Amino acid sequence: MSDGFGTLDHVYVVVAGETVLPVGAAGGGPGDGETALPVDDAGGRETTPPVGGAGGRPGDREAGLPVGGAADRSGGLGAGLPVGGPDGLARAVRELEEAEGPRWVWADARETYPPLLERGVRVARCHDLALTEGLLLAYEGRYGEPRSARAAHARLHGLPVPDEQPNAPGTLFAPEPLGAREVAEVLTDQLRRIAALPEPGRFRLLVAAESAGALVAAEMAHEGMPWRRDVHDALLTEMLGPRPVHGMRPARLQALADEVAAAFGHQVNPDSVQQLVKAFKGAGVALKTTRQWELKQIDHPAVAPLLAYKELARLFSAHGWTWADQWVRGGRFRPEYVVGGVVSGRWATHGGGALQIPKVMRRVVMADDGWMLVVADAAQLEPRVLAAMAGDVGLARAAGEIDLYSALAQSFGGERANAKIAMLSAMYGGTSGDASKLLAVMRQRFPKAYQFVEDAAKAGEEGRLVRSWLGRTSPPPSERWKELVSGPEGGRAARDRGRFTRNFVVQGTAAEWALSLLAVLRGRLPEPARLVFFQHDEVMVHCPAELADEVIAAVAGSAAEASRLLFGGTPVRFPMEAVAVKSYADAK
DNA sequence: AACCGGCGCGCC
DNA sequence: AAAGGGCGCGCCGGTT
Repeated sequence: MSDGFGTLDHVYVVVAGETVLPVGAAGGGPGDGETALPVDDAGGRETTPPVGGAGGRPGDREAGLPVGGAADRSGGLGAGLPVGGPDGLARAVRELEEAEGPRWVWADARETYPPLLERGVRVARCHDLALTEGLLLAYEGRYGEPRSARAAHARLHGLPVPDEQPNAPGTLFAPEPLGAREVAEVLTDQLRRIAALPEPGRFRLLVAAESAGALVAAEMAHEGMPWRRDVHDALLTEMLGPRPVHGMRPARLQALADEVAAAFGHQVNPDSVQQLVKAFKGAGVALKTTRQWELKQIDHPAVAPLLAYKELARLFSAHGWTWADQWVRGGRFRPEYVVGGVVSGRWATHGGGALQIPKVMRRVVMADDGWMLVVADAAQLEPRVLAAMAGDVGLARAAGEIDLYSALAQSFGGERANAKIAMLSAMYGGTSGDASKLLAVMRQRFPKAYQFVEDAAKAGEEGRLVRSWLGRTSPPPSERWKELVSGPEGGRAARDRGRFTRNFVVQGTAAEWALSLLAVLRGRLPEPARLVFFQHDEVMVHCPAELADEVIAAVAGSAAEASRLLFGGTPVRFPMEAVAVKSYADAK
């Protein structure tokens, strides 16, 4: 109950956005009907017991979803509860939520939840059929097949599978919403497929966390991140000059463009790579690209104004006045989050560029009067995740410290920087500079961690799938890759994919930890605190000032709980220090 | 006019 | 010295 994922008592299916259907008591308290999850019984995937072993039954405390309860009863569906439109639905959901706290089952939270939020209704947990179907399809090596509940239902019955886009061009009619029986059938099928997995407990945790993510994403889009347009405008004006009329460059940008032109002695569009390369060539400077680091090596009077131009031009085009007109309303920035939008399980955004807000803009994010922003990010999350997954005792010991890299330094000639390069190279597949030398040290000192990512890389190079700790599965290699890998450039293609799969297992598990943290934290926040931002390993909560301490404590507790949910009794620590600030810029 | 790949750079 | 994972997005410039 208190673990944030909750115990399932009842399942309610929301059908067609306006019917609530009790599917019946699913039964089962925590662990009920759940056998112990054999962590080292990998059943087709290579895993290692969590470091420390004791209590290490990932997912076993999650008690998130029924194994067969709802499924068994779905054949005996009662009549739906017609609730009469969105207002009636909101009323019904609110009442049932308060009375019973069920897990809501719906085809797609993106469609069902926002209308509820608009009517002030929030729910504690759900099972999102589309997200779950996506996870299952990927696990089954069927990545990319349509994952909507309707598509899942069609596959179940051998019917033509509809396109992913319900209103794709050429589609004359939106499909009929799924009925209660259909939704229940898809749920039953998914629960059956999950139960048949080698690690059902882990996957249930993944499904519960992913579904909770869908709730958080909708809530954050509804709430919005505080964004002071007056501060934003002042910042832009300070850096660029006053807002220009449409289609014009701001004064400061134009002045820099003129400086670049003067340095070359003729007009050059500083936004055009081709023109720049040509202009530098005319000045006797050979360039392959116009990237910052390459420009910085060059001694030419155009370089300084060009670099300044590039920095400001990006600010102007990506987060300038036009951007604010589009994305900021009522003092809130409302991006569209895409849960699981990255194959590794990280979130993406669609529009708004919420995950690329320049650091210089953070001062624009300010708490309302009397409120604070609690900002927290997980320190060195990926190496810690690797230590826990691999069960590498030495690395886990270092990961018991607040600064993991400092703790590793003695293994790398006392150099913290070298420890960091070694870890990053292991996780990203780096080869340049000192990487190979440092990796050799890593192989010797932390053999299990080293072997863990090497195995993942090897799987990728051979075209096999890899999975995160909870079972999120990499996409299979493309047909194009298979052709390429047997050709003359095959080695390159294989290594490229090896780097991808090497990173996938770490990034994917880090995303699972962060998602679990988010889900737990969401359930522990005191009213009226609200999650307003989430960026891979960082969260932001907007709350009344007097609740800040409570929120900070909730963050720390949630981080510990997320670690326990994923890795049981691992000695690896996952520090997540939260600070309360008025402005995002004041965090760290 | 619309589309698209390449580039460059913002974030983690 | 300038590489090694994941993204989104705006701009350029060539193609349809």
